[in-house]
Amino acid sequence: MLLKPSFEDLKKELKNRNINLSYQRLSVLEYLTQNRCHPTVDQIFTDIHKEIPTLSKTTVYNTLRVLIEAGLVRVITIEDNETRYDIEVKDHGHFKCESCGTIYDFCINMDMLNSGDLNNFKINDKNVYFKGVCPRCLSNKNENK
Amino acid sequence: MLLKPSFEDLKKELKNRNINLSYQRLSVLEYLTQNRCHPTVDQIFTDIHKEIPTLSKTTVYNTLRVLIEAGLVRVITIEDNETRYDIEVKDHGHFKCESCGTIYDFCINMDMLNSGDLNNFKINDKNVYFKGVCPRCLSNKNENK
DNA sequence: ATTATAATTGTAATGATAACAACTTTGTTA
DNA sequence: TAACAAAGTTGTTATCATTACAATTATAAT
Repeated sequence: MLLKPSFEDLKKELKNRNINLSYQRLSVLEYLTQNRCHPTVDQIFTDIHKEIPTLSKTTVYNTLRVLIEAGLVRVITIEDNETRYDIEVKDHGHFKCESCGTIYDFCINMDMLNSGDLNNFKINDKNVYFKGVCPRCLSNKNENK
Repeated sequence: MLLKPSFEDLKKELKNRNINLSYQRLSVLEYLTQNRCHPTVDQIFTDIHKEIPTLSKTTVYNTLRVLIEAGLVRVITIEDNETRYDIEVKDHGHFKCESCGTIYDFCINMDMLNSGDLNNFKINDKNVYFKGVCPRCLSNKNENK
């Protein structure tokens, strides 16, 4: 998988896997490549719905499931009540600002995490989630003092 | 916070913070110290309910919120549809077996994760979640071949 | 072109969590 | 110890995200 796969890369990838490139699926896929802000289902649905008024939320859920199974999309569950989705990219961590809610990506070497405890485990997926306050919110707080 | 806080440690900690030690709260707290298997609300409620038939699920939710705010309990959201709770212990990662569902703790040095990308961020909380197959399930699979 | 398969849609069901008001317990003051 | 206030508990109801399902529509294959 490429570091920042383009829409065209992803279309090819789906074709290779014999996944139908329906209008709705392409639309969700394109949305995710252009909005790498870890959107929720609701954000995805609401935005695309403006372009495709007939779009159903169920289709968004179905499409995301297909894309996840194909390994093109990754689920982010930092908070239990807000599932987010991301075009799959190389290993990186997620930082959620508890003040403004923004989710930031950050570089991380996942290999550093290999613990002896997991010697005999088959690891399929690694997630690193941090929480705290982002620089912008930190400086806003200082201004308000 | 201690590595493996005992029930008594935790009681003291609550007293220090002026949190009422009601029968129900102590019961939830004791349950968590004795069941360090990352239980869900439902597991906690069902088990304690056997001892305290009048216990309400709302109380379990309320109690968990209080304990989380006090920093004694940590939320684990590996999967978006199953929130789990854990007595707060020193930095460690969580591995969920996709085959049997068991969640394993593993040692990890969270400091290793410090990325230059987060230099100006205030980090309050670090979570590491892995998924895969545990040794037991791996060997079962081989036997069935 | 026809048929079979797959995808989409809208509605209804499910299930976890939160809101709420009534009731009970606890702690405090006299 | 009695009376009061504050806090905690309870059960019900509401909410919201997600899934199940059946009908319809689109796509692919022969």
